[in-house]
Amino acid sequence: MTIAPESQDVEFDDLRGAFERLRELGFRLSSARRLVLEALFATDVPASAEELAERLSSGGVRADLASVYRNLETLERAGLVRHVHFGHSRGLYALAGGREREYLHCERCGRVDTIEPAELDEIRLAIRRRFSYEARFTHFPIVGLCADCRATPAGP
Amino acid sequence: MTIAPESQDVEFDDLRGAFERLRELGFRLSSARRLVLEALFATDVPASAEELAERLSSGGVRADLASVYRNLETLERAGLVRHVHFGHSRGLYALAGGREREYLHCERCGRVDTIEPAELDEIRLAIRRRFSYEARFTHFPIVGLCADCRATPAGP
DNA sequence: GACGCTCTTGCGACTCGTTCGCAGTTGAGG
DNA sequence: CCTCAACTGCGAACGAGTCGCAAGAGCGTC
Repeated sequence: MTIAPESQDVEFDDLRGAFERLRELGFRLSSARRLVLEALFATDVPASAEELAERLSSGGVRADLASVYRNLETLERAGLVRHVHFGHSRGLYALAGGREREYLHCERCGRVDTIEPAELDEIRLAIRRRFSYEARFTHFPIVGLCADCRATPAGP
Repeated sequence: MTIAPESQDVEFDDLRGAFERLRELGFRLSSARRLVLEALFATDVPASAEELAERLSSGGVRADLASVYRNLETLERAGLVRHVHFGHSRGLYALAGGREREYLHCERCGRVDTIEPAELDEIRLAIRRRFSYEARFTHFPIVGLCADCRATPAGP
């Protein structure tokens, strides 16, 4: 994975701002595109391309999966959207910019904790000090065992 | 992703130990299996299933890709092997146990730094304190920008 | 409000990494 | 050295994601 050309951190706080950003970059605001963005603004839970396609169809808009993928790619390049991977699951899409979140994922029970980036600043600082890396847990979560699972001895 | 039944951290420090562990669990030591393990012991760089299959073939052992995958799965279940993902690349396999490493990955330039688990203890502790998670950067690396890339303004 | 350039879409075919089913082979305990 | 479950090669299948193409639709212009 490499960061796409335009995706230097953009700030935007609402749908309107996102639309504007698209315009600035010369992308059109097709109805599919608009609805994908609306769907993402409507929730804090990352969604798969397939789920998004279904939401569009059930909203009355024809939405081919390939087009949804193309739109998500465009939105990522515009810095409005990004995607995460949990375990071996397919990519899940969420908002970027001011609405960006980071994640903790328990590899035993599957639990996902969604975190405000600021809450990770202390850890980010420790990583920067030690390894000179500026870490982001947006594409891959922090993976480990949650408190409950650590308390439990072993088990399948 | 969930941890497979048998994979509670096993310790083993050499090939012989790994073979023994397989035996204990009732797995056979086929020549393909032996060679996959030998190949992994011979390097510190994670390898793809395809690379491993090639190494076997060029070592004179017929090695079907499907079988290599099956063997890698077995070895993972035995706690001898694990796999990592960098960006969107296919899975790369490496030794677990005493030979386990963790990773930092620069999302801009692609650089990978391999880390002794002990070097991450401070960060692990910070994460445990704050979120009660025991983190491991073995399946997903810590992703971010390396020092060089942070110094460089932007650009593809 | 029609025009047209270009971006976007639907569709179907395709790729890639990985998994499965099956019939034949092989390792290792007895 | 026999037996039988564990293992193998092969080919077909899988799911996520991508691509090429011809048709459709934003949006700036007239």
